[in-house]
Amino acid sequence: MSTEKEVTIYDIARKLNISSATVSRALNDDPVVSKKTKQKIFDLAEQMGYRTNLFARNLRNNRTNTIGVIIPRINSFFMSSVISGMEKVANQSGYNLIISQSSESVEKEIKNVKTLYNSRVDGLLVSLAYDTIDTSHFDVFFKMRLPLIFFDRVVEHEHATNIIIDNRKKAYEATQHLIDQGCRRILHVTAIPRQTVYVERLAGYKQALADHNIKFKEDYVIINDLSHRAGIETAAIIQAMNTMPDAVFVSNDDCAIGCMIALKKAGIRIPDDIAFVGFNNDPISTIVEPNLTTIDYPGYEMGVVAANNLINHLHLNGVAPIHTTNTIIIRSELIIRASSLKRK
Amino acid sequence: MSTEKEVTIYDIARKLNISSATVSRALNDDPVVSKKTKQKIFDLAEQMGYRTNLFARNLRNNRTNTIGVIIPRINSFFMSSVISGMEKVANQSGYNLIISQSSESVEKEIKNVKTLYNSRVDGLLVSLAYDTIDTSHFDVFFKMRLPLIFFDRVVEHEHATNIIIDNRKKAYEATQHLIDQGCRRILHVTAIPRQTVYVERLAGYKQALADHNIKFKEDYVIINDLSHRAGIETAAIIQAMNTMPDAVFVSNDDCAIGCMIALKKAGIRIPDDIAFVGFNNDPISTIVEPNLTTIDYPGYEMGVVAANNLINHLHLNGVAPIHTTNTIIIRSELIIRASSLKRK
DNA sequence: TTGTATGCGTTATCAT
DNA sequence: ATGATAACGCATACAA
Repeated sequence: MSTEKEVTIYDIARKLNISSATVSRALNDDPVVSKKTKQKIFDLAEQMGYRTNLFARNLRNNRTNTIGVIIPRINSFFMSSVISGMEKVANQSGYNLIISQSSESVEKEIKNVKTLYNSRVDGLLVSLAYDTIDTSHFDVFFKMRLPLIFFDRVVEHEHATNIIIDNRKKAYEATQHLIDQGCRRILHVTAIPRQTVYVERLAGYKQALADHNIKFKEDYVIINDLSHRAGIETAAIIQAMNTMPDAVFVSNDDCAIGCMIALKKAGIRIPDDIAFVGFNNDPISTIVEPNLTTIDYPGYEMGVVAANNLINHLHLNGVAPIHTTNTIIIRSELIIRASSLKRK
Repeated sequence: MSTEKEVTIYDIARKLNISSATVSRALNDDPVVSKKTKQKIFDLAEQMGYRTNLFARNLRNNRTNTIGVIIPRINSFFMSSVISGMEKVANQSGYNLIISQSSESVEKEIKNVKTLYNSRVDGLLVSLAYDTIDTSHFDVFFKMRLPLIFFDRVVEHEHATNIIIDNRKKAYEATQHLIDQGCRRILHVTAIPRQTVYVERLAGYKQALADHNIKFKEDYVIINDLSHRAGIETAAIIQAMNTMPDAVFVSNDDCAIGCMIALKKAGIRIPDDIAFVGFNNDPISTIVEPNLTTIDYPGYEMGVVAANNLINHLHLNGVAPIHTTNTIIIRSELIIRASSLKRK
């Protein structure tokens, strides 16, 4: 096994006594090159271990075939499923993914945008950080007419496409389901309603209450960071209440389960005393006892759709921006399990 | 917000009436350039919205500042933690990560290697697919003296570094712990012992039995793909046995929990009838009831160590191969929880 | 301390 | 169908 020297189209051209231009054309499968020479070129390239120099090509073409991804954090079941879906699509279409985590901080997100911009990615797939409100750091992309797609944590922007689920409707369904089970004192645990997702879920929750003549109570909305730990803390809050709620609708499974387990330890029966509905359909929702009713949030599919959309756009039109604010809604389902089924 | 035109060092040079060489030097912080001109250049670059063209730079330098990652699949807690750790380190050092999934298939893995090779990554971080035995597809990297680090699913190779935990020792500890609890009929559920990880765990299990004068029984080793579903199937196998085992040591938490839940449904008490130990310390291990005793496998740390190691190597020496087969062992712990604690 | 000139490997334009 | 050549933007050897 000896160390090889990098082979260029010139080396191939020289050996075959043809011009580098012909070699280049052949390697790009240009129909103008004769079958015979093409074959010769392919064979020799293979034999010499040629590989295209993407820098040179990109330098010429001004494209990278690389997609930038910015997400809050990769280590949740939902996010890793999203990435998995994106990776599959990108891979199939000859694109690479550069993934960067904002760690839920705008500052980091701004840095990520700069880095990806300097890497000259062809487009961006973004789920916003927890505390991102102003999105002007993405303007460099719009200026250069580079396509940008937001998914999950999105923001309305005239030049970006949003990929989401119908958070309001699903939150409505979740709440209505609890009402159908006879619950009247329904708590909603969610993140600061700054990101649209949480605003929408809160709205759906309120609407369901209103439609069933249940008065909305401000202190029935608990705001935290939706972590497992926050769930445990929420359990303490619940136990300290004068009248305990008879149901809790949490904006993610992790937090819901932290809360459930803590309440169970305190001897509170679920769903009999308090019913639970979560959000995301994380695998843990089928492990906890009782199994958690939740909204299935198909991450893999969302990743596939987001990547497909961006790549289609890149193929159709390498320079035009995404003009109309396009919103794609992914189907999602309320999955009813034991945690919310009151015995009648 | 108007569309901008790409700025080059020539544009800056022209405006300042200096040469492009000086601009290039200044932007690379070459100490030979005077402070004054440097400042002027920085200011103008900033103002004009200059960004280095990485293709041009890479074309000259023949380096990408990109690290390739090949993993079986991203959507497990362990793997996404690994990626998270790698991403953090890479990001800090100005490297990008290109992540590709082999989906547990050698064919896909071979394709991934080719793609990453063509992308001219500076090095590779790899966890092998389930069915990879022959690793000659990595030879292209060794030939080009590109550093390669295996982690988790590794193989001995004279030019690669391996990053692992002491699987044999940890399996030994897990088994011994079960023996200490009074268990004698201990099942081991694992994957085909083709990858070193599984070979080592099996060896540790056997050694622990031998050291405590428990006869090893071939049919106490159950081979499957370690999925949740496989765990459920294993439960059926266990129930069909003449004498049921009094403990099960499973090579991953997912499978262990699938099995536990199925057995519980059948009325078998855990740990009283059968004790359980898993592997990985996936968050679900603290959700299932009883909580699962398991080996903590610190994915985030493993990702950090792997990426750090590769980047250090790249910085120290961009062309030399990793000569000595270096093995780095990450600390890991047996975490004892209720699933394995027999009441005395 | 700065400038000149060249090459990195590819592709596109214009000829032939 | 093929060839000659310029250009992409940068970094460096050499000169001044």
